[in-house]
Formats: sequence, C-alpha cells, structure tokens
Amino acid sequence: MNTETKTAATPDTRTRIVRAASLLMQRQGYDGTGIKQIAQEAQATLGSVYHFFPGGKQELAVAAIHHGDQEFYDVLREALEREEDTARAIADLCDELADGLHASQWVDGCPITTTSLGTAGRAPDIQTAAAQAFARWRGLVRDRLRASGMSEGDAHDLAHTVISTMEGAELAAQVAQSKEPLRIAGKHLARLIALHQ
Amino acid sequence: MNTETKTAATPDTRTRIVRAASLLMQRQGYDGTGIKQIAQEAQATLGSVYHFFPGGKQELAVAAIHHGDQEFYDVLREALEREEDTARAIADLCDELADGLHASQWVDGCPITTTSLGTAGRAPDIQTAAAQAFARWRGLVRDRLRASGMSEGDAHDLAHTVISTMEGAELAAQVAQSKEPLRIAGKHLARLIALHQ
DNA sequence: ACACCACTGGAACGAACGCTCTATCCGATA
DNA sequence: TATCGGATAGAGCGTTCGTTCCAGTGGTGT
Repeated sequence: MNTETKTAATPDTRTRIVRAASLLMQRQGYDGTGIKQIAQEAQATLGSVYHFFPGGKQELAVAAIHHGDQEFYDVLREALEREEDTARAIADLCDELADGLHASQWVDGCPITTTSLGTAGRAPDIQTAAAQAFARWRGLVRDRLRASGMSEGDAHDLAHTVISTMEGAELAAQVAQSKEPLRIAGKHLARLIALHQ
Repeated sequence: MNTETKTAATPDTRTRIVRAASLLMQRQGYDGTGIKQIAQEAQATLGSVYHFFPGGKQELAVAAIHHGDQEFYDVLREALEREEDTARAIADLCDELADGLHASQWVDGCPITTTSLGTAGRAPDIQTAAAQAFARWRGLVRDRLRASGMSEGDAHDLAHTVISTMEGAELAAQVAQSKEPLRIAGKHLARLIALHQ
C-alpha cells in the first residue's frame, strides 16, 4: 500500500528510483542518463527498475517529470501562501531559487526543462507530462492573482509571464553561473504585477 | 581561406558540419546527437569531422553553439534596427519567434539552451560559449535601450529580463505547443520597457 | 614529372547503451 | 509448514556510441 508517506529513513525502492531518475535527468538530460546509472544511484538493481517500470526508460522519465512537477508545485504554493503580497512573494521566490541554484553549484535548475527539451519531437508522453507541469504551476499563480482581486484576463496573462520569466531567468542564471538574472527577474515581475492590481 | 562568405550552392564541408551539428543538437541535445548522425546529415564522412574538429564531439559542440549564437544575434539585431520603438521591436520579435517555432512544428527552439543544459556541470568549454552568447544578446538590447535615452542601470537590468523572458517564453511555447506564452511575453516586455523610458 | 598535403572514405576498437531473461529471495497467506 | 507471487539480482543480448587509424584522392607548387 504505502508508497512513501512517512518520513522514513529509507524510502520505497520505487520512490528511490523515481527520485534518482528525476535528479539525474534534471542534471544530465534524458539521453545523458543511463538506466544503470539510475539503478546504482537509487541503490536498486536493473531487475527492480524494469519491475516497477515495464515501459522502460520512457515510462521512468514520465514518472521523474511528475515527481519534479510536484516538487516545484509545493515550493511555489508555499511561497505564495507565506507572503500576502503576491508581487513580493514572487520576488522572494526568485531569490530563493537563486540561492538554491548557487548551493548546487549551478547544476540543479528546473527539474523538468532539461528532460523535456532533449526529447522534444520524439516522446509524446514526456512532452505531455511537462506541459501539464507548466500548466499546474501557472494555475497556482493565476488563482492567487485572482484571489487578490485581479481581473481574469490579467491574471491569466501574468501567470504565463511569471512562469516563463522565472523559467528563463533560472536558465540564464545557470548558464551565467550568477544570481543576477533571477534577482532582476524577481524585481521586474513584482513591478509588472503591481502595475496590474 | 574561404569559410563560406559567398551564397554558394553547396557550402564548405566544415560549414556543413557545423550547421548540421547546430541544428541536431538544438533539437536533440548533446548526448542525443551522434557524431555519425551529424556526418550523415552534413553529407560528410567521419574522417572529415575529425579532420576539422580533432577535439572531437566537445569541440564540435562549441562550434555549433557559436554558430547558433551568431544566428540569433543577427535576428535580434535586425529586429532592433527595423523598428525605432524598442518596446514594439521586442514584441514583434516575440511574435516572429512564435511563428518560427510553429513552422518547425515546435522542435526548433533556442539554438543553444538544449545543448547547454544537457552538459551543465561537465563541459566547461560549452558552458563558456553559451554564457558568451547570452551576454552578447543582452549587450545588443542594453545598447539599444541606452541609445534611446534610458539610464545605464535600467538598461542593464531590462536587457537581462528581456533575454531571460524571451528564453523562458520560447521554452514554454515549445512545451505547450502554443504561441500564447511568446505572445503574452512580448506584450508584457513592451509594457515593462515603456515603463522605464 | 614529381612531391606534397589537405581532405575524404570507411573499417575496426573497446565501452556503454536499453532491454530481456532466468534464478533466487522473502514475507504473507492457507 | 507449504505455497505463491511480488521483489531483487545480475549475466548477457544486440546495437550504437565516440574515437582511432590508415589507405586513398585530387589539386597545387616546383
């Protein structure tokens, strides 16, 4: 029954596999990550991987994307709940992302972009999972903006730009190995939100 | 001497190899693209590839990134020269990018992100080339904003956000297979620029 | 006529890839 | 205690990877 839940010392084998796949594909992309490497990192064996993911590497990648999706969904939700002023919440989140990126020595960017980009025209399941993730994140921002009184249209459009810009700034920060793109993006997004409410 | 220049029917072998590498890595990433595939696509042989790029796949990837860098540099420069109002120039460029992305059936996004992301912590030469590209593009926008009378600080910051947001919106558009993220980003960037000048 | 050399062509190498397969383990149920 | 199926373990399959190596080929300078 259990597929993690408790804060247990050593999680499910399946959970360990998904976590390892998510982390490694986030860093190295789909083609750059081998199934054997995932198994080793997860302290599981090849047999276990194919037992839980009979669909092979693609099915595992989809699970990894869903994992990364939920991971950032929680971060985003907490950031929006923590601070009443949405503009400031987004700016603070950008700084938080910059700190996390720096702490990982600029390797752990968005948990799904690398996997998604590298499989663009050839793995529909992975693309669908990535599109769902982006839509969920946008929905979170849109609902928060709506709740603070913004019009439907403005909230919809701003949610798009907030996610797009955060995504692009994280990418730019990673490439430049600098917090500056994310810092500036946070400032400008806050300004843009304040302009509409 | 000549490494292309003329509008010749069939370009240099070296040029054909770089173009093929750039296009394939843009679509499939570094690890997803094989040297043999590049050679085939370029109508060259393995011997030729290693003749021109004795540094192997990494040296070829660096050349591919420089190629993609220059490619977008020209597009960006023309877009900024074509339209006097910088805000409108950026918005128009976003629409142009959306059309190009759609025309490629959502596979040809930014020519360097996929390659750069997939090699994040392990190929310094590639990272440096990608960082240079981003910096050159930002420089183009910053100079244009400065020329239209914007303050040094505002121009610097806005150039960052313009590139970050365009990058992120292109990514979002690719994943969602929709022009909407780029359209909205263009609108918001124009608004943000107008706000500062 | 010859020598030279940038360039082309492709066979071959060891390593790593995704995946299949069978054997074994082990806790729950009868 | 006997049985059974989910889970684990890893050898081995065919294929492809990046790279090396060397034998040609064709045009240029002498």
